[in-house]
Amino acid sequence: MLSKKKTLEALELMKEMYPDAEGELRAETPFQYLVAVMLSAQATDASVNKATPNLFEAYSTPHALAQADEADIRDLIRTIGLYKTKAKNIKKTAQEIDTTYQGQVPTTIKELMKLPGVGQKTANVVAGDLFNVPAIAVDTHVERISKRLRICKKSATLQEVETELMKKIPKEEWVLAHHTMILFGRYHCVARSPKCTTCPLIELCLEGQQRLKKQAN
DNA sequence: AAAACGGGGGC
DNA sequence: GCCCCAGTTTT
Repeated sequence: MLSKKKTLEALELMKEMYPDAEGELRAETPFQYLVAVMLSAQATDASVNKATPNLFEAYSTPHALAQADEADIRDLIRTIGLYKTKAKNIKKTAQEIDTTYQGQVPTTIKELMKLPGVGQKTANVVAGDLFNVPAIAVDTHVERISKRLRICKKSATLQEVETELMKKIPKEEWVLAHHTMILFGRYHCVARSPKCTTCPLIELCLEGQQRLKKQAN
């Protein structure tokens, strides 16, 4: 597996490629950011950004969304995958935040995960981005990159990937590392045809070297 | 551990 | 057309 030192080297190279890594979801309030992240499950950020302005224009606060008709919410997010489940979940979550949390998005991963439709990944991203809670959300990009670089073993479970990353990256850098890896995975180390020939990390990447060797044959 | 949910986008 | 996408929930 890739050593701690080389993991940090790899991360530095990624940061040089994406120096201003941030989430790409648009939102004006913590609540809207939570909803945007919930909607982004198995959907592209672009498709979410297309729907959320209309949604938030109609229902901008937890209280407003909590009162909304579920069918109306559905219509506003119909262009996003899994829209039926998501409509139900964001309404329920809005109700819970409106009543149980006085309209404020809860600030801990544990509380966030109690909300319907919020799992570990959404909770980690939201807590990290909104409340500076040290967290690494292991989404599909982070998992793929961690395995290609052998930061963890290829057979690692999501939990094992997270543990390995937390072990090798200083806590203060978890949130930024997450965003940096997302962008690197989204635009360069893509799932199907990773751009290994132009990759600054090739010297550190076992799988990339194997891919190039295979290509040469 | 695997299936179900699910429309949109890249190739 | 097929595969993947800032996953969660149920089986």
